[in-house]
Amino acid sequence: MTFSRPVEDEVDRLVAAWQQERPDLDVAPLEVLSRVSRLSKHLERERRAAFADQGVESWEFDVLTALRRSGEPYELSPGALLRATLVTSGTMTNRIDRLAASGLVVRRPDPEDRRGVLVRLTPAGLERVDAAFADLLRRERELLAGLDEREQHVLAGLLRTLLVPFDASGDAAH
Amino acid sequence: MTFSRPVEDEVDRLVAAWQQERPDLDVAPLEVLSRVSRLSKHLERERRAAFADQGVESWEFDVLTALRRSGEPYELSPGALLRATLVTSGTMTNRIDRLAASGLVVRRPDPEDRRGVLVRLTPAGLERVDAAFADLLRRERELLAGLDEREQHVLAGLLRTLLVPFDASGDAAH
DNA sequence: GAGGTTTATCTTGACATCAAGATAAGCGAT
DNA sequence: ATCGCTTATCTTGATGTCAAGATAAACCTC
Repeated sequence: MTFSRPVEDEVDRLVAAWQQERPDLDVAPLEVLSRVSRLSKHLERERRAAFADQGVESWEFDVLTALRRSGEPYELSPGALLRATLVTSGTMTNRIDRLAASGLVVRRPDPEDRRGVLVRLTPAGLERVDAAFADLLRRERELLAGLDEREQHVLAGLLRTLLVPFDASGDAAH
Repeated sequence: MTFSRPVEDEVDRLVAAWQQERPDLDVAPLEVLSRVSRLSKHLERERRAAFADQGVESWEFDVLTALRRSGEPYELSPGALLRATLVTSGTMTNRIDRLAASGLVVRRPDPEDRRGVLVRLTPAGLERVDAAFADLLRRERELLAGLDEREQHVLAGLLRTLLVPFDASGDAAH
């Protein structure tokens, strides 16, 4: 049996409220999915604030890291970038425009496909992203301090199970 | 011990790429937090599409459910609503304006505090939210089908641990 | 090799969100 | 009672995002 839980979060209160109001419904799915959504909102806010201190925008970072981890020559197509960042094509065009304007990436025609374009990190972009990424890892590690290594591994595994159906089927927005 | 993992998600590939490019960094935090962010984006997209079929907007739903689960008389202040939905005050003002325009809520001055306002669900709003909520639960249950009850419980508990620091301190945006 | 389909990117217009500040009322200590 | 601080909501202006469609090239089948 379970003893009294010492700490509650907002979702515990939310679920209790629903049980009061709609005892006919099983709101168990909220225990997981509301927490995912709410945690993500908090993370996004943290990220935004932390990057702002450093003169990087959150959306810039998403694009630059995708290029960075692709390895030399740090070059991807817009299509690959939008799949990596889960945004729509119009958003990606806009992001690339602004990154190019600030000199962090350059665009060039794909020599192998005249429909296509390749986006490449500049040296300035490489420097910017490496600094920001190290900083992000530091801050994220703190957010996870409440879980030991084994717990983090379990958590990652359970989340993967939920994520696989999305990542497997190519249902990304175009 | 763990045997070979049969399926990978995008985050597995992302982590492998980082290990290749930056073997000096420990990117373990991404295993959890990137999955949270990505899963949330997928969920948001699902929600948006599913609600669109039904003539409800995702942001409307957030506000209406907060009112619904507060119980009779389905009335909260804008401040309580923005804490429940994790949006800023400007956003909430805008949302209430639009919900009031479509007759799903009404605004009235708080009789106990002349700075304040109370937002109440109308009968039309109540009907709308009850239908949409039942539908949401159906769809969310499917997304969780890959986990058994015990796994869902473990997952919820681990997420709660990460969420508590955010929900405890009143660091919500104003 | 022509026609139709698919893929890749960009354009457009509407819109929701945020940060910062304005307004106004309550509260608390002297 | 008044001054300053806090709380509650709304306003403003900038901006990032999305959905839908336009454009253009590649591919594939007959």
